[in-house]
Amino acid sequence: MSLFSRTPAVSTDEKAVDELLTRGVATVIPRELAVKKLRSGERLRVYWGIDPTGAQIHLGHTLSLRKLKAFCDLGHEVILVIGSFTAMIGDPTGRDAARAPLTKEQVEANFKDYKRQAQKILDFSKIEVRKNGEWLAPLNFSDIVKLASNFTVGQMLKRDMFQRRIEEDKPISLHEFLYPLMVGYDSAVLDVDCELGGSDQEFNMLAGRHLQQALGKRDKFVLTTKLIEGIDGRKMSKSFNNCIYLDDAPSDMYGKLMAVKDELVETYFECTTSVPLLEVKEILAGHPKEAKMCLAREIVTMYHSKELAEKAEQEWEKTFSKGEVPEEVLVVEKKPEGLMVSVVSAGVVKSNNEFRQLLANGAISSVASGEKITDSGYQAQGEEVIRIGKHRFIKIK
RNA sequence: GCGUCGGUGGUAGAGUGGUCAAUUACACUUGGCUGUAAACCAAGCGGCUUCGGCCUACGGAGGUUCGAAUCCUCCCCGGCGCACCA
Repeated sequence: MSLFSRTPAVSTDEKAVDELLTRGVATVIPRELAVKKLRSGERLRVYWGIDPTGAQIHLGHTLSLRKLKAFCDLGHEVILVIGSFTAMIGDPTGRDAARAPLTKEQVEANFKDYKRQAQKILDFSKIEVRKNGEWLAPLNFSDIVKLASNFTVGQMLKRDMFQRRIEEDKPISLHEFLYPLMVGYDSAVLDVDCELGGSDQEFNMLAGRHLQQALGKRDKFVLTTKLIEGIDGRKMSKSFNNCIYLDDAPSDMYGKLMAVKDELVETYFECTTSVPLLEVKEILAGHPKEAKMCLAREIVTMYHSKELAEKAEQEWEKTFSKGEVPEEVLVVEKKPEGLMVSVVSAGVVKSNNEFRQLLANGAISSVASGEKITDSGYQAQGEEVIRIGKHRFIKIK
């Protein structure tokens, strides 16, 4: 690296490039183009788009984020595009429910929150942030017609998601065809060398590649990251409650990671950590529980700290392995009507009925005496720690 | 526009006048087992309850009936077919 050089040096290290194009990667289209560009020493423009929907970042999202960081680290130019305009349509990713349009303020607030979370991975001072409303909003109808003329209905319908919806007799709104068009236009305007996304975005990104070629721009390559499963092995989804969020408290994060299915531990190591793959092999050769603890420690350290990871591990062993009371316990105000009212009004248990069922199941007990509580009118004795189920502890005060 | 089929609990999807707070599966909660789990077995899974029941729910609004998720009318939403297409 020259001291006088203004542009940062770009690394073309073979190993680094190889890892960039393989680890946690689903596909690279076309691969030869990617290798050629990355080995050329030129500083590439890399595009990454997000929807400012205010979602919490989970481990599945970190694949692209970490990949983006890797491009950054090699010295490439990374552009993050906020789909401020696209948010009005919503990506037709399966659900039939149309997404409610977001206001400018919501987009801003959501991005701020996104940035707060993503900062744990990406250094925002090193990347460029743009909003696609910049170039999409000024388009008029005839511009859009011209753009649309680059695609055929057949091409659009090829998208597997549309195929599925047709087979299931589910509606497809016309505007959903416009989404790949808009996303594609983003990359054409920015004239990028590479676009990154989850493999669910492959269609949209290829539409961008097609459009870029049609408009006489650069020949870009598309890199899709793997889709990792949730901790239970099913598709990561909020409704399955099987996601690990960057915002999760260390103890939650650790606990969730320990609940990851054994078969997924290797994938998690590969896709969500930087532990060298050779080392991963060694770790996996040991006891599955130890391997998982290692994974949990690694990830909690990444998003919190080494100290907090160790603490979370100790807490976890205490409450789960040994069944002891954790250090920090939720405090619930004592009500004269009894334990049931205290617990339900604090939202710990949803309803009186649910509380009664828990009683009937023998899930509620007093920690001090170890006795099960069976009376629905039970009142705590002074300041008492109560256990609900396996790992919910509350202190009645 | 016409015709036709459909809209049921967190989801899928039964039920087509009383035996329906609604079969079943998945999800979820809890108990058992275990390496935390998973798998497996068992119980629960609208709200309130003095545990007898009571109340609110099957797209929405009315109606028929002693009685409606179920029948009728209108409305809203969707699928499919047909028609229209300067």
